[in-house]
Amino acid sequence: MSDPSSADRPVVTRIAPSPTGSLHIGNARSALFNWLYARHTGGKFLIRIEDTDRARHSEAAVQVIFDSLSWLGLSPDADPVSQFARADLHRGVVEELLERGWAYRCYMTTEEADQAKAIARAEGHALRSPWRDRVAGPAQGNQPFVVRFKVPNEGETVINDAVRGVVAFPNKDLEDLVLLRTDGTPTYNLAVAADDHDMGITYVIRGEEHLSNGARQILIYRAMGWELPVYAHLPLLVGADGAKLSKRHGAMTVGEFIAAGYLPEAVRNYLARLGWGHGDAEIFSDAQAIEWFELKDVVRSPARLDLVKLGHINNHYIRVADTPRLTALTAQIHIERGIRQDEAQGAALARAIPLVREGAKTLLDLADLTAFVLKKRPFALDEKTLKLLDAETRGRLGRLAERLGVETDWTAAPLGKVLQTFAESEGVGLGKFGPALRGVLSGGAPAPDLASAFEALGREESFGRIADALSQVR
RNA sequence: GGUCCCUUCGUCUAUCGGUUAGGACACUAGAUUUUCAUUCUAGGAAGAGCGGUUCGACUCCGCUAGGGACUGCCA
Repeated sequence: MSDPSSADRPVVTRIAPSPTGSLHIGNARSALFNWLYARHTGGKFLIRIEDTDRARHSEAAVQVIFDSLSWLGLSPDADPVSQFARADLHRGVVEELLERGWAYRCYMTTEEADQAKAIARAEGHALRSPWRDRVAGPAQGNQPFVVRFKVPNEGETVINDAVRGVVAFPNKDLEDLVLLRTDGTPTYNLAVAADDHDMGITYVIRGEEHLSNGARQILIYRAMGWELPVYAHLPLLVGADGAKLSKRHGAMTVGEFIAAGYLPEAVRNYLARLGWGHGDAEIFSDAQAIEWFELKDVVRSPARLDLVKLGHINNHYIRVADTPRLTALTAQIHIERGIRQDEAQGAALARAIPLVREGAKTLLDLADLTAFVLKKRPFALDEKTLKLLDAETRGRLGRLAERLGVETDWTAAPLGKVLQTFAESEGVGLGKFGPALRGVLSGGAPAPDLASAFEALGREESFGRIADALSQVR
C-alpha cells in the first residue's frame, strides 16, 4: 500500500500515440491535458511514439502525428522518442523479470492458449499458463515460446488514480500477460512500463480505456521495484450518439479538424472543456488554462463531442484573430478551391474579412463569405437580380453612383450614411433598391451589408460592378 | 460471462449536506434589418429509479437499471 510515489518529484508527462495513420481527437485531448499539466507545474511534456507493432508502422504516419501536435501548438520539451528503438531496454527488463521469478517462458501454442483461456474463464479467473511452474525440458528444444508475466493468484492490484480515486483489480482476473512475443519483440504493456520508468515519467495522464492496463503496468513496476508514477485516467470522448468515436461521427482526427477550418486555439479551448472545467469559464486563454489546470478538476463521466459548440468557440477566435493571419488562411482556402487572387483582390480580401468574420464559424465559412470580392468583372448577374433591375431601379442605381462619386471616405460607416440619405432623397426605403444593389455587387454570392460590401470591394471595383450591371441590362 | 468505470437541462459543465440547482452551446418567441448573418430582449429545459444515513440530501452509503471500457503474441 505504501508504494514509493513520484508525486513529489518534478513533473514529467508524456503523450504516447501509436502511428496508425492520424492523430485521433481523443489523443489530441490527452496530449493537451498532459501539456497543460506540465506547463502548470513547470514540468516537462514528452512525446513517445508507440511503434512496437512493425507490421502497422509507417514513417508517414509518424510525421502526421508530429504535424498534428505542432498545429495544435503542443510542443514537447525534448525530442520525441521511438518505442521501437528501445527494444533492447525492454528485453533487458524481461531478462531481469525472468531472473527475479516474475516472468516465465510459456510454450503453449496459440490454440492451446485459446483453450486454456476458455477453461480459465469457465473457472472464474483469467489465463494462467501451466508453464508458470514448469521448466522447459529437452522436449521443448527450440520450440517457440513467449515470455509471460507471473501475475499473483491472490490479492488485488490497486491504482490510486488522481481522477478516479482508489480502483482495485482482483489479481485473479488479470491474465498472465505476454511480455515478449515468439519473435522476441516486446509487447505494449511491458514497453510502456519500461519506457515510462526509464524516461522518468511521473504523471501518466491518458484515456480511461487504459485503466485496467494501469493495473498490469503497476504489476511490472512493483516486480521491478520501480517508483510508481501518478496515474490520471481521463474520461472517454464519445460521439454525439454516446457511442465510441468512429468514422461515422465525422471529423475525428486532427487533420480533419484542420480541413474543416477550425483554428488551433479554438480546438485547444474546446478540448480543454471536454472533461475538465474551471467554474463557469468557457472562453479562456492558454495562459489561463495553464494557470487553472488541476487534475482534481477533471470530470469522471464520458464527454460527447459537440461540433456545434466548437463552431461557436471557433467563431469567437475568428472574431479576435489578427486580420493578416485570417487573410492568409482564407486566401489559401480560396486557392485550394481554384480561385487565385491578384494583388488588388488580395487587398479586397483583407478588407472583407473584418467585415464578415462575425458570421463565420469556420475558415470555410470565411471563404464563402468573402467569395464575392474575388469575382472577376464582368460577371453575369443571377436571374433574381436581373428581375429586380427594372428601369426605375436602374435609374436609381445610376443616381446613387453619382452620389457615391463625391464620397471621399470609402469606409462602411460614412457609406452607410450616404445610402440612408440617398434613400430618403429618393423618397423610398432601402428595401426598394437594396436587394438589387446587393445582387449587382455580389453577383449572387453571400455578402455583408451593402455599406460593408462597398468598403470591401473598394471604390473602383464598386463603380465597375454597378456600371457593368447598368450596361448589361437595358 | 468476468473485472472495472460512469449517470445534473438535448450537449459541455457548476454545485463539493442547507441554492428559486448557476453558466455556456443549442432551441423557442419577440425586436432590429438591404439577403444570410450579426445584435438585443424574453423563455422553456436537469439531479436515472428505489431504499437508507441525517434536522436536512444532487451531494454520503447500498441496491437496481442504463451506458461504457477492458478481458490480444493491437496499442
